[in-house]
Amino acid sequence: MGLDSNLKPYFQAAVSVDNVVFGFDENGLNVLLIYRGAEPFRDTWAIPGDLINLKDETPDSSAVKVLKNLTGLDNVYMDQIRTFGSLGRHPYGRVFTVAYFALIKIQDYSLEAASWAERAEWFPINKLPDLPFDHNEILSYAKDLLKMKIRKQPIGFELLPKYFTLTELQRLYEAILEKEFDVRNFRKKILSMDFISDTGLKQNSVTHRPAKLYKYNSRKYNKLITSGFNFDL
Amino acid sequence: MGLDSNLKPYFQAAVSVDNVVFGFDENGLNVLLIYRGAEPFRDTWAIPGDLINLKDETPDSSAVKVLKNLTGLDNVYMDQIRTFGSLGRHPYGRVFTVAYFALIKIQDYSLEAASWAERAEWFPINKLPDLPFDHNEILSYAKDLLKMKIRKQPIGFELLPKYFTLTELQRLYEAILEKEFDVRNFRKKILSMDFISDTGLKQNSVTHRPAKLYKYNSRKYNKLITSGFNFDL
DNA sequence: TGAATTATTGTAATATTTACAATATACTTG
DNA sequence: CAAGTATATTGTAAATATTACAATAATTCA
Repeated sequence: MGLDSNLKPYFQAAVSVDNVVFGFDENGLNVLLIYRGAEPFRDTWAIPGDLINLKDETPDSSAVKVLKNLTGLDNVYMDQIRTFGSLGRHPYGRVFTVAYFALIKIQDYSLEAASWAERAEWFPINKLPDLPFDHNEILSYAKDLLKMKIRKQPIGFELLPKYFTLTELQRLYEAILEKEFDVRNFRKKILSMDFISDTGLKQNSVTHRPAKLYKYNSRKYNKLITSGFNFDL
Repeated sequence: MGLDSNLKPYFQAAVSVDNVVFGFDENGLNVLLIYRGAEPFRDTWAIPGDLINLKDETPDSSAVKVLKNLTGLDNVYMDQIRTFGSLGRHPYGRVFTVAYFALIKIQDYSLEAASWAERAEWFPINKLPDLPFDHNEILSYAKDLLKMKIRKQPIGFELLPKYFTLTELQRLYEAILEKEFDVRNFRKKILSMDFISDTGLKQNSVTHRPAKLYKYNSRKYNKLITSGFNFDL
């Protein structure tokens, strides 16, 4: 490869993925962090990620793999955030990282499912520790993107159980958007969009009036957008 | 660096930037392409880009440099689109590319300013040649992002001369969003947002009633968004 | 001066958003 | 089993925003 010899200096970078995993429970929005067992930044909490294997991995496939290893979950909503590549961001050399965010149903996740020996824990979004590398910055972008997307696309449902109550849905929006909605107006708006359906079921084992359970109807949503509908909240 | 020896296979990637440069004139929306003078894909039209120099460049700085070399322009609105890194996308090896888009005032751009020996030309958005690498895909993402952003942020002005008419602004929105607006409603909406101001000037050397010239008032816009205003069109 | 060309403006009907509080349904406790 | 506790559910009127629609104004040109 004589042709390439003057290109050598360019082919010395590593590329990683970092995956900001969001989950939602009764305490609000959470982020999944790992406790690093290896250098650099051993023994600190960080956003889960990995170097991309150049032989056979793409950023997308690598991000999927990181999540699978961490949670055992597959088929999860995931989206690229952006790429970070400042000069000093990694102590071992030039490592560019492609950041992703994932939305998982926290109820589906079991800590035991993690095949890695790594410790992973949920942190409430407002009680995150200081993070290594440029992970604080990545997280900040992730939050912004989530805020933006949840108003435009029906991705809130990815964070809720299959069957959920309208109150849960409202709490989710409130937690992410950091603002409160009027109960009546919120319900009116959501129901008028007509892509969540009443399952006929109700909560049980609650100590008060049980709420109706709804589910997201992606078929109806897709029908709506193909006919020029634009979700907005 | 014994520590690093098992990391070697990871540090073999190159990272490039590709910059989708948009310009707007009386014919509509245009994209700036270069005619490649070097391999790979010599003698084809492509999105301008470059490999990132790992010694001292970041994706952002490299994207700025590409634009500067190409147009002589500085201080241009630019935004990261996303990163593309499929396995076969570059014939020389694993090259990840961070795609950007830039919005320039086409009137400020002179072909002569380009310091490169490269031929550059504007192509109407709907008459683009087939592009090498994964540039068709990048362009498609760029268009989508532009469509999305222009409805949410006052970036349309980046594509117009400092002083512009409301008709020009409307044509710009129509070209990008590929739909037509009612003249009266468009003006009402734009003017109600109150961040473009009448300069008191008028077009001259037109062969019909001259239009008023307006300019974008970023001070007013910034005052609005800090007080919770949300641009939308 | 009239023809041609583009710029500018208003109003009524409809749809959406907002603000606001009373009633319903379950469980728990005495 | 009645009263208390807790959350779920629902409607309406006012304000605001969106839509649909066409006549008049200002300039140049012949």
